[in-house]
Amino acid sequence: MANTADGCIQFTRHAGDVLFNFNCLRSRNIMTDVTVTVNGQQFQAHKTVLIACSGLFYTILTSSDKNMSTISLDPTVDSVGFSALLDFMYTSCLALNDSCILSILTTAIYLQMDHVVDTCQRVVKTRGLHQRQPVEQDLTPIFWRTRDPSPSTFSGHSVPRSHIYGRVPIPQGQAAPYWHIPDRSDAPLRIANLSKMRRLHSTFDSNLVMHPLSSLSTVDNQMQPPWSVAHPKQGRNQTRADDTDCRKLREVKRHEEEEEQEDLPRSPHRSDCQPSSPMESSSCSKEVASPGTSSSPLSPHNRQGEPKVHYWKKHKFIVLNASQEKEQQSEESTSQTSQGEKKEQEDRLQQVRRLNSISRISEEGHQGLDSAKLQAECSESNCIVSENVGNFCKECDLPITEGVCHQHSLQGHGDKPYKCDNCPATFSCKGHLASHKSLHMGEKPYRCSVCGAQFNRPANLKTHSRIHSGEKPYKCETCGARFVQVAHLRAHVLIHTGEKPYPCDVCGSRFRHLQTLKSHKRIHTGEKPYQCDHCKLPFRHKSQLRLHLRQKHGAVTSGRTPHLRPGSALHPHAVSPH
DNA sequence: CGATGCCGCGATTTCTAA
DNA sequence: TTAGAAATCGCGGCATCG
Repeated sequence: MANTADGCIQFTRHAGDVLFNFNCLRSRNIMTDVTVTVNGQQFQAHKTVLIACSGLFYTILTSSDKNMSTISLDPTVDSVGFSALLDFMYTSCLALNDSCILSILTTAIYLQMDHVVDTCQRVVKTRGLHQRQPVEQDLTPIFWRTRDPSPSTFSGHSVPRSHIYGRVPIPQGQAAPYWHIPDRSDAPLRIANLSKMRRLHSTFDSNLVMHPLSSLSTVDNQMQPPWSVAHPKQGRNQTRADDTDCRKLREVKRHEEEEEQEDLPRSPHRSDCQPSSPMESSSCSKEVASPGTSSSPLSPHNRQGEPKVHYWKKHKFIVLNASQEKEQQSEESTSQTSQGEKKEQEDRLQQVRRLNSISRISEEGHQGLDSAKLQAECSESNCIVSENVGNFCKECDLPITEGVCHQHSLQGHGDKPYKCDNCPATFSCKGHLASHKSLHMGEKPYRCSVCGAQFNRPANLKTHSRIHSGEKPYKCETCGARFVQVAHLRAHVLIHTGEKPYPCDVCGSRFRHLQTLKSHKRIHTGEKPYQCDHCKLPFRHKSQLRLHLRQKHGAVTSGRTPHLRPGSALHPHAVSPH
């Protein structure tokens, strides 16, 4: 989840899940409410999905009979292209191989899926396909409808309504087509105009009148939408609306010219119901990779320049599972990125794969390995394994949980011949025993030359020294946060993955940190182990006690270096992230 | 000796009930 | 609106293992 600037909670996986479920419903033909006939082939679909993805379907389905259950597209539309685009609508994935890309492109133009058109056009241009295979169809997305006398029996209802949509002639009485494209040689222009028109459309209030043959022509006579949205006050406010439209159009056009001159990224405006294209998705990834950019959601300053960082860690942009990794790879295949961007993506993928591996290991450790595998692994380390689940260890009385390796290196189990004289601990090698002995002796021979802190292990001193040197070798590729220890990075990554590996066995609540789970469990046990020495008030959490001591008794904080979270105004990230 | 897992601290944020 | 409770998460350190 992520908190947006307006306080809404955004469930980052929700959109994908919904789409996935829609596709499942489609594949099982559940709740599909329209049959699209393309070149004799029939496709079952959901009207809502079609409307959300295609300008043509939007127009057809919002301006026609609600009970319409069959749509027949122009016979020249390629069913292969349509099939690919229909799959895209339900999966966000579009396979653009050379053999079908032009078919997809022409069909996308026909269906008014301009974001797909943009992407296809870029790919076509890159691959030089336009030189070998010129677009052969007249792509004019004009349609008109006729009554199909054949009754529909969809869903058991006799719905005698079906329409055929084609490109044919101008509606009766219409002097010129709503959308006129002179000839096929200007297909790129058509595509560009389609995008412009889309953006123009999305710029306007949804109930504004779009007059393709009047006011629009004052700005650009090719920016003419193939539909008209009725305004409830059309009659009375026509002139005023036209003036407003013209002004807005001029502003939009000027803005576009400025964009073109400055070679800035295009306005993000899209049709109000169309999804982002894969190209857009990748651009999102680019933002992730560059959290310092002003446009990045991870930037400590939002677009309004608010000084307060809005809990940036909750913005999640990577999902560490195979399917999304595959999807990202798919996006890579369709996106034309610079070498630097590709390198960043590869690095990101590499980290995703590495962390996936870590996640799997962690998951197996907590949720249960294959029993035989666990048995084999644990037989070497003399662990008690899953066949004892539900029992308690005879040595330590601790419960044995499924899949959890119950080790007793310090309890004297197993084949560990080196035993500490002062405690029950045993070790598999002499060196470990020596190390162990130096710790119970309290020896800390390794001293920090900066602060004087002493350690029993050189490795621990080395880790400690990073505090002074500022070295943070472990970087989160998602948000750029850096950490001194890799374990900290692993814990941090859970924020982005959404994983909460520690479930409460009482209420089922899940937590990202074991310590949080432990604290939480005190709610169920009623335990309040922390007591104020002054007023004897009990507290469940130590933080509560500390806060209480500070607020009520004027206690000062410990000498420990305060940890300032990135959301804090005092945190350096609040000024300059990472 | 490096890698790793675990523990606990503590500042901060978020939630929730009064 | 406010105060208390609960949760979050960066961080430092310890200990085990190969």
